[in-house]
Amino acid sequence: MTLRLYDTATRSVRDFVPRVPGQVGVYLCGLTVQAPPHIGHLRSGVNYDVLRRWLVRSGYAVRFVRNITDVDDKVLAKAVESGRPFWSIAYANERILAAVYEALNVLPPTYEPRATGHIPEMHELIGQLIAAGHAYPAADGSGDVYFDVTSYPEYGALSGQRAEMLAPGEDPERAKRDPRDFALWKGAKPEEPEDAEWPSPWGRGRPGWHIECSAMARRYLGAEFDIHGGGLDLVFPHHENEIAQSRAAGLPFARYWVHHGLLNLGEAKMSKSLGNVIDMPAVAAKGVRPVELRYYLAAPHYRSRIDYSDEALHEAAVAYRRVEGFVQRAAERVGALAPGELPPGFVEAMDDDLNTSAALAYLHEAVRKGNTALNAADDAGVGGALGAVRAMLGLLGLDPLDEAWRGDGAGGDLYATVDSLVRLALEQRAQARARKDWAAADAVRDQLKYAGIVVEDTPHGPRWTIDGR
RNA sequence: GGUGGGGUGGCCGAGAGGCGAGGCAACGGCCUGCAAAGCCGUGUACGCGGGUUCAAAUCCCGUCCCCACCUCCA
Repeated sequence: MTLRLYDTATRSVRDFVPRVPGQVGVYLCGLTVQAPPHIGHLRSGVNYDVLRRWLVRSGYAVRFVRNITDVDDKVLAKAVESGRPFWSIAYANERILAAVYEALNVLPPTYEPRATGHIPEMHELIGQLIAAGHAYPAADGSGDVYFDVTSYPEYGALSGQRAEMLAPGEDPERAKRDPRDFALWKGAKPEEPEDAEWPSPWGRGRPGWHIECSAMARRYLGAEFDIHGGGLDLVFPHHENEIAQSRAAGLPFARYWVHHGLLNLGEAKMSKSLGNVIDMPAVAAKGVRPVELRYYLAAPHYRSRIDYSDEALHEAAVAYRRVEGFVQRAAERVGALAPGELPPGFVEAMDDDLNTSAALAYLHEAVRKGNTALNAADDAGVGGALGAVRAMLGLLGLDPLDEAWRGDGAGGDLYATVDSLVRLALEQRAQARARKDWAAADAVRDQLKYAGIVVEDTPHGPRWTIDGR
């Protein structure tokens, strides 16, 4: 059994065959850092983190590149509006993004190139395209350089757009030979910040949106690489244009195109421009931890749409806590055993286009078996289940025992203090129970509950957890 | 209008010709001093109408609704 992935270019699930045996190059379109990320963006990060972990466990050396778009219309508009340099806005948002990814246990990419750091690479590519007759500097002296769509017959193949159907729109850039032509380089405009201009053979200006990805993928992954990923909303025009630029320049480019479904809120996709956004702080305010958000984002198949709801998010949190509860109880019983073997069904599900939903069925089955073993004081059974559960959770980046989640959970360094206080109270309760003074015993438990601490009696004595954790 | 993807039990969510994934909620039971947690059990779900088939949520025809992209967007 080998990994199979849905490839947007062929609209089919294909066996994954790496270009070079044992190695995989992945390019993921990251974010335009015009604002802090919302959970829709985070889905992208989580989905491809799962893909990456699965590739690694499948034995591949993975080179994972995710870019940062730090110069574009919106960032510049914000700069003008706020009077701050565009790069300070981009960088501030980039740092927030990095912090959120870290909180979600999304592994850092092998490299995270910024568009502004790759202007020469873009110039080189644009130069090649012009030389090959696939691009032209605008005749109006604006300094714009456009890709000539008509020079590339394959245009539209990825997205299934028929060239002639594309509406001209009220594009002010009149110097295009064809309305579908897109900007590789944008000549400087007086109303835009001067610090967002770079010299080029075609005059001062800044990159068009699409060229950065072609240039950076080439630089870090080579002329041809394995997987290119991004959101479904990037298929057209962004990815279509990337393909056109790269192929027209003689680069084979990506072999597989992986696109994830979007996250909707209400009737529309969550979007910065629509303002219907749930972000990390909003999730925290709902009492949902990052690890639980990750479970929520990773549980549905990556290509399906998620219609966000508080109920569904909460439900996912509850489901995760059940799994987490087992891991904790099991670890208390038999120690934090290292991750063990993956159940074959889990592997099969993941190999089948990363079917995390189906894979989770095996996780829950193992948890159930483990809980049964726990009830029966069957330590061997507990250990076996714990190993499998940790292995599965680890691949999804959800192992509660993972260092990454430290500080995410109950209390952090206050834990020891709270623990000693709770133990004191539990000692009182134990004494009351010993003399069968149930009222007094329950009063202790109720007061702890009121303070947010849940007490459970187990065959090995009482244990406590913070409510909802 | 063009392109692509959907409508699955109270909710979330896989599956894609036969044997009711899984989770949440609910109900019953076991366990418990009572709980909690856990375990066991309980549901004849597949937008609607036809058809093919021994068999259809899965295939075909028709039909209704939803979403994304076609303009910046994960």
